[in-house]
Amino acid sequence: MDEKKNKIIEAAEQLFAQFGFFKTTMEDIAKKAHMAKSSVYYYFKSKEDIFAEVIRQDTRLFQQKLETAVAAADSPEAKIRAYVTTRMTHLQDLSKFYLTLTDEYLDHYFFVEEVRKNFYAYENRVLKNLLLDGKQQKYFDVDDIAVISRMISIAIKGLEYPLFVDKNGYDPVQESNDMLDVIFKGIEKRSNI
Amino acid sequence: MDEKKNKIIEAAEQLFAQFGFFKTTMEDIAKKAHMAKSSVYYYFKSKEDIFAEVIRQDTRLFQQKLETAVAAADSPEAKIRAYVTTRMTHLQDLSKFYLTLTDEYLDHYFFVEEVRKNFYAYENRVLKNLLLDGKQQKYFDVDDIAVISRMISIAIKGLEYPLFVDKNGYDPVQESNDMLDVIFKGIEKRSNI
DNA sequence: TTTTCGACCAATACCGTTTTTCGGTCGAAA
DNA sequence: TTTCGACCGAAAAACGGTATTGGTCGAAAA
Repeated sequence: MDEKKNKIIEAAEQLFAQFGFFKTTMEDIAKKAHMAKSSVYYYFKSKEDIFAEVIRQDTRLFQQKLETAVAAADSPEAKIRAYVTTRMTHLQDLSKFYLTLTDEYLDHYFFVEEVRKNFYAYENRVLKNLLLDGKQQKYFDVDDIAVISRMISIAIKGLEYPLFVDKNGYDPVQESNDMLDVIFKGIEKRSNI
Repeated sequence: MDEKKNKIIEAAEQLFAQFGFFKTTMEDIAKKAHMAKSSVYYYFKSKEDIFAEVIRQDTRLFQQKLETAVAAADSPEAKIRAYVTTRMTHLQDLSKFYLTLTDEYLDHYFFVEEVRKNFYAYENRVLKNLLLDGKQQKYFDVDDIAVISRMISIAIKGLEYPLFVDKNGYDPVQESNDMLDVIFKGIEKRSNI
């Protein structure tokens, strides 16, 4: 049962990555998983269902990766840096792999929007916690954690942008760290206060 | 000569704003400018040419607006805030006016890309100058002005994003100022250095 | 000489129709 | 419980013919 399901998901994942959601047919998936189309429907109730499962798995792996990276860093600042840089490089890899999907993303397709929202919510939670830790450990000087985490999210979105437009000659880790330098230190002269 | 050209541009601007580039025909433009289509071609060599001129004018006005706003502010910080908030509100207005165009933007059409690049180059120049002023007047503590201005640009791009996606319930001035608070002050605790 | 315009052209958008493809179902068989 | 061929309706692709559209040209106003 689960083995068959995995086989289908694996087949689907590759096809989605290569051709995108719409260009991949159930026939394709079935063939790649070595079974008849109607057999696929025995395991999944719809095409979107398969897609949702693929996304769910990817997201789970992504979040694990993020959590590992964050856990490996020790100071609150290092944790935030780890989070952001890991996130950016992973996204860069994804955009290379899911080449067709990035185009489909542009059009506002059904629950992709929702997946994104969920991820942003997750991201916000993580950032808030990291900021709170940093605040309690007296690393950060922040009043309104909600506002600051939102600002970091927005900055990340700005960092994300070139990944889908410029594409080449962009070093997300370098840029992320530059950005975080600014966010952590600010640019205002302090000595003469 | 120039008067006729302006008449054409004015007509074209309204039509482009209302219907977008592709749904506006040369016939439409000619009719609105009260002349025959071939007469329009006496003044402009192509439809894209007209569009380019419309954009050029809009951009010129936009830049004037920005320069006025910046000039009216007095401290370097206030100037940067004025720049960013003016920029964001103007963009918000634009996205309301050019409703069809925002969709067309998504597809990667010809020189829109170039216009955008030009604007980013302009923006970078302005930001660099403002940062340099601030540095010389000892308001800012920045080593590499190029990097910092780039980071501010990126942050702006993040602020821009909701304008074209979420659209509602978004206060660009508030968000811009929150972002600039972070950029100016940073979030790192300073007292214990 | 400068400006206007009707007539014209080639490329492509559009439109109604037919054909094919696709997501999904069903019942029989293994 | 699992597999599959046959089938369905809806939607997409293919198609061929017509209309529109961006752009040109040469003649006639001005």
